[in-house]
Amino acid sequence: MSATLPMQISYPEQLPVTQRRHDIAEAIRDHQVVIVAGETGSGKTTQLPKICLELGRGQEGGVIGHTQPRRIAARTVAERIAAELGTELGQLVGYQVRFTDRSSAQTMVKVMTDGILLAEVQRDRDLRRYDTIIIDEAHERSLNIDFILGYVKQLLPRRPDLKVVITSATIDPRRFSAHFDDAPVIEVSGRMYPVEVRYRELTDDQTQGITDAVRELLTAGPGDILVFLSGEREIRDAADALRRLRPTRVSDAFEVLSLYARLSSAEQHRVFAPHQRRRVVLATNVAETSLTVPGIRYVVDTGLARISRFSARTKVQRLPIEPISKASADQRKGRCGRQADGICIRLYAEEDFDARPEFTDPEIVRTNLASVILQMTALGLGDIGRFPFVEPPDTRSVQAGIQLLEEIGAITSARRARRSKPRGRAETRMADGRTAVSSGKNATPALTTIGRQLAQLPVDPRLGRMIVEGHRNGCLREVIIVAAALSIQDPRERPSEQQDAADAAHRRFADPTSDFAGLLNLWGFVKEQQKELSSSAFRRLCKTDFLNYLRIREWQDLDSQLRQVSKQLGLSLTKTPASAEAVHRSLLAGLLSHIGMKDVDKRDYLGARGSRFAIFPGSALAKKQPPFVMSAELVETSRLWGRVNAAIEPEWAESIGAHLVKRTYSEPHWEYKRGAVMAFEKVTLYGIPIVSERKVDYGRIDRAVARDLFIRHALVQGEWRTHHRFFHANQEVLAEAEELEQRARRRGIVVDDETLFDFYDERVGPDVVSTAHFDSWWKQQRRTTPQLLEFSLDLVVQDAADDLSVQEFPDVWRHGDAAMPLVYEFDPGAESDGVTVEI
DNA sequence: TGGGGATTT
Repeated sequence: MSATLPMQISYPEQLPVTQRRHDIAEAIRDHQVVIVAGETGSGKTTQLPKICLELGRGQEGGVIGHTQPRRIAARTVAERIAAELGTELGQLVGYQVRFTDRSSAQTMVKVMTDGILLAEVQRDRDLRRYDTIIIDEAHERSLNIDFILGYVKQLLPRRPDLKVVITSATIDPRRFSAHFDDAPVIEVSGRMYPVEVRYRELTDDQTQGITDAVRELLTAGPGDILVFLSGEREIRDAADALRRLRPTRVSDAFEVLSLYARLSSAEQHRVFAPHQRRRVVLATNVAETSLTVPGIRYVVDTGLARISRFSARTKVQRLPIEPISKASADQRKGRCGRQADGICIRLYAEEDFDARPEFTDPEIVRTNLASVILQMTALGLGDIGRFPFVEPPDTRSVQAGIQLLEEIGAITSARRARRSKPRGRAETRMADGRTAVSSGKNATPALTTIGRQLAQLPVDPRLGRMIVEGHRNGCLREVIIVAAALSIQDPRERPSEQQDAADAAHRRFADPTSDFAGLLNLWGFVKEQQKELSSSAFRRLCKTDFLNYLRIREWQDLDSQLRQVSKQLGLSLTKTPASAEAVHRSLLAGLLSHIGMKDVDKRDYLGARGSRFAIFPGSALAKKQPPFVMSAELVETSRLWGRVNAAIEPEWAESIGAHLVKRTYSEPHWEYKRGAVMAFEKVTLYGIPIVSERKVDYGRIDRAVARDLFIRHALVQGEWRTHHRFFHANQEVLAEAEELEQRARRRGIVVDDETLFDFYDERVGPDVVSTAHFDSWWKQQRRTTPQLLEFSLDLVVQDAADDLSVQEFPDVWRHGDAAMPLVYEFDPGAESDGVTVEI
C-alpha cells in the first residue's frame, strides 16, 4: 500500500497512540473527518502523519498538511517526524513558518503554523495541494484554528477526496465531532503520572497563599515547583516574599526564577538551564502551553489569569484578571507529573473549581474581528453570520469589526454606498459619522481598493492602512518600519535587575513627541551598527544595549516581507527621507479612533466615544503631554492605557477622517465688513473636538438661513455699503415714511420689517447669500427688471395711514416774514415731544 | 500613572 514510500514505517512501542494505530487508520480510511483526542505524551502529534503516510496519503501529488499553533512547535514536530522516518528535514518531511520555508517538491508531510495554511487559502481556495490536513491542538481554539475549522467544513463537499484529522486534548472532543456531522472520535490515553490535587483556599492575600503552598511542597519531597500567576506584578510580589522565606532545613533551600513572555532572553534561558538547587519558577500563562519548564514535580495554581477581551461597546481591548476555566486549571495541573507523581495545590476551594466554566472562551468570541472579516470578505465567503464557525462570534462583535473596517476605508457597506455623494459638496463634507452599518441579514460588505490591498498585507488591518497611506504620502519606507515594529514583540529588553540601565540605553533613541519616531531612530542605529560590526560583535552590542537580537531580526525580516508585498501591490518605496509630518499623517490613517485630547484638569485624555485614557508610563510622551495624541494601542488594565503614542495636529484627522467627522455650526451672523453670513464651525471625530471654533462662510453650509440673514441685515436693515440705486432710493422712501410717523404722532404707519423682508424674499434670487452673490445676480437681473427691488411709498406705509400726507405737517412755520423750521418728534415724556420751533 | 499569550501569500 505504500509502494512509493522509500522507507519502512515503525512506531515507538511505548507511545499510547501506537496501540490504536489500526483503529485510527481504519477511521481515516472510512471517514472524511476523524477526531483524535489524547493528552500530551500520547504521541498523536508525531505518529498521525506516519499513519496517514502508511495509508498512502501524502503521495501522488497530494501533501499531508499538519498545522501547529506555534512556530517553534512546527519546527520541532517536523524535526521529530523526519528523525523517526530517518530522512533529512526539508525532503520528505518539511516545515514552513513565517520567513522560513523548509519544504520541497519531494515533501509529503508539511508541518506549518495554522497561519501559513490560512495564507495559502488566498491563492489555493480548495487547498488542492493537500490530500490530508491534520489540525493539531484544535482545543486551543485560537482565531486561526476556528477559522480553519469553519473553512474546512464548507470545503469538504467540494473536496470529497480530502481527509481531515482534528486532534484535541481529551476535553470536549464531542464539540468537534458535532461540528463535522458526528465524525468518529478516537480517544488515546496520555502518558502521565498521577497528580494529587490539594485545595488550599486563600485565607490571607495571594502572596501569603503562595509562600504557604511552597513551604508545604518543600516538605513533600524533592523536585521543582511551578507557580502560575496572572502577571508580572504578581510575580514580582511573590518573588520578593519567597526570597525572604528562610527555609528551616538546608535541603529546603531554593532559588526563585521568573518566567513571562516579555522577559529578556537571558532570563528566560535560565529556566531551561541545568541546575543543582531546587527551584521555584513563577510563571504567567506562557508556561501553560507555549513553554515547557523541565523537571517540574509540583504546581501551585492561583487560578487566575489575564484574559484578553474585546469590548464591542467601547471598542477597546481589555485585559482583566479572571478566574481560569476548569480546562485551563487542568492544563496547569498537567505541567507536573510528566516524569513522576506530582502534587498540584490550587489556591481556591474545590467548590470554586466545580463552579467554574468548563472551557476558556475561544478567541473568536473575545477578540476584535476586523482582520477575520477582512480576510473572509476577500475570499468571497459572503455573510459572516452564515459561515460555519464552531462557535459563531457575537453579532455586535461582527458589527464592531465591520465598523473598524469602515473607519479605515477597507469596506463600504451597501447603505453607505447608496448614501455617498460627490466629494467637495457641503453635503459630503457634513458626513454624519453614522456608526451602525448593516444588519445581520445583509452583512455583505464590499471591499474597496484599500481593502483589497489590506487583505494582502500580513499585518493587522490598522497597520496595513498606515502602509497604504505611507505610499500616498511618499514615506512608505518609514511607515513599513514602524508598522513592522508594531506587529512584533518589543525588541527592547528591560531585565528586572537592570531596569534603570535599560531605560537609559533606550532613552538615547527616544523622541519626546513621538514613540514612533523613537522606533525609527532605533532602526537607524541598528542598521548602522550592523553595517560596521561583525555579526558576533553586533550580537554583543544588542546585549549591552538591552536589545533582543532575535526580535531585531524578526523586525528586519518583517520589514523585508512588507516591502516585498507592497511592491507586488504597486506601492512604491521612497528613496529620499520623508518628513516626520508625512509619516505621522500616514500612521493616523490607521488610528483615527485612537486619538485623544488632553484634559488638563484630570491629567488624562478624552478619547473616542467618550472614553478616557492615560499615556503609559513607558512612553516618551508620559512626562510632557501634548494637547492631542494618537495611540497605536489602547488596552484597558488597571485603567485604559495608550502605550505607543505621538503628538498630532488635530487638523490632520479632519482630512484623513473626512468620512467620519461630524460638523456642527453655531451663531450664524451677518458680518458687515465681509458682506457675508459667517458662523462658527465645530468639527468632532468620535466626539473629540478636533476644531473648536472656526469661522466659516455659512452660505456654503445652509443656503436658506444665510439668504434669510443676508436679506434681513443687508437689505432690510441696510447694514451694507453699496452703490446700488434701488438701495438708496428705498432708504429715502423709508425715511419719508418715518418722518410721517413723527409728524402725525402715530406709530405703525411704516410697515414692519417682516413686510420688507417678504418683499425682498419674493424677488431676490434663490442663491443670493452674500453681497457678492447679490451683485452678480443683480447684474443680470436688472437688465430685464430694473425696478424689481424699488419700494413705493404705498408699500412702506400701512393701509390705515393712507389718509395722511406729509403736506398736512409743514416743515416751516411762517410768521410774518420769518420762516422758522419745525421739528417733529413723537416721544411722549421727553422734552422734545411734539412740534418744536427752532428760533 | 506599569500589560496574558500566540500568529500571518
